[in-house]
Amino acid sequence: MAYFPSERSDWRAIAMSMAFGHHSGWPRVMNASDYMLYDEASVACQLERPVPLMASGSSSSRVYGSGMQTPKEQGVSRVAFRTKSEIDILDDGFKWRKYGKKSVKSSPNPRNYYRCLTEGCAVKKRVERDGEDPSYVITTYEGVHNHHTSPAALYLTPIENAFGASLVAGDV
DNA sequence: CGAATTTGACCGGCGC
DNA sequence: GCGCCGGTCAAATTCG
Repeated sequence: MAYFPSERSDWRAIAMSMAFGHHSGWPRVMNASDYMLYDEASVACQLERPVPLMASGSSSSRVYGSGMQTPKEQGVSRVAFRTKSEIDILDDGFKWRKYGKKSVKSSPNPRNYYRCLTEGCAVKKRVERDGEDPSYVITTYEGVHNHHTSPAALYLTPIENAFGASLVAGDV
């Protein structure tokens, strides 16, 4: 499995699959490695249970958990991953509104809460910096967007659309 | 001047 | 039943 050095696109590839669940794809640069990451992250979503690290060691970003944990969370997929990044607000193509900030016991750093701005879309995400390694940002997506479109989805290339379609069809 | 963020209050679940 | 803990609300404030 190949991984690529661009932490930025790494983030985006995963964020997109997390955010969309089965829909669409990232509109800008996607190289071969992006596809791999996208694919694995999508699989992680579909498994709906904790998954092993998508990469050992060499990736700057890794999925370290996903799932429907408790009965009351059934139907809500949740995925967390870490990305090495100096900036906290990574642009994954959606519009988010911040609605809360909280310090949590497990980390010295505050956790930020965001909700998707698209009407009727209940997707939420949390962003916090890794307490053990502040050069990493931990993002958790909860839920799947009920809309295919992000502002950026207009710029999908045909091959990316095709890839998105296969995800919709569920045969990743 | 409308929209987004900030920030403490509020609240519900869970463990003791 | 109480208090801690994490998540959300909403008024005030800042931003564009």
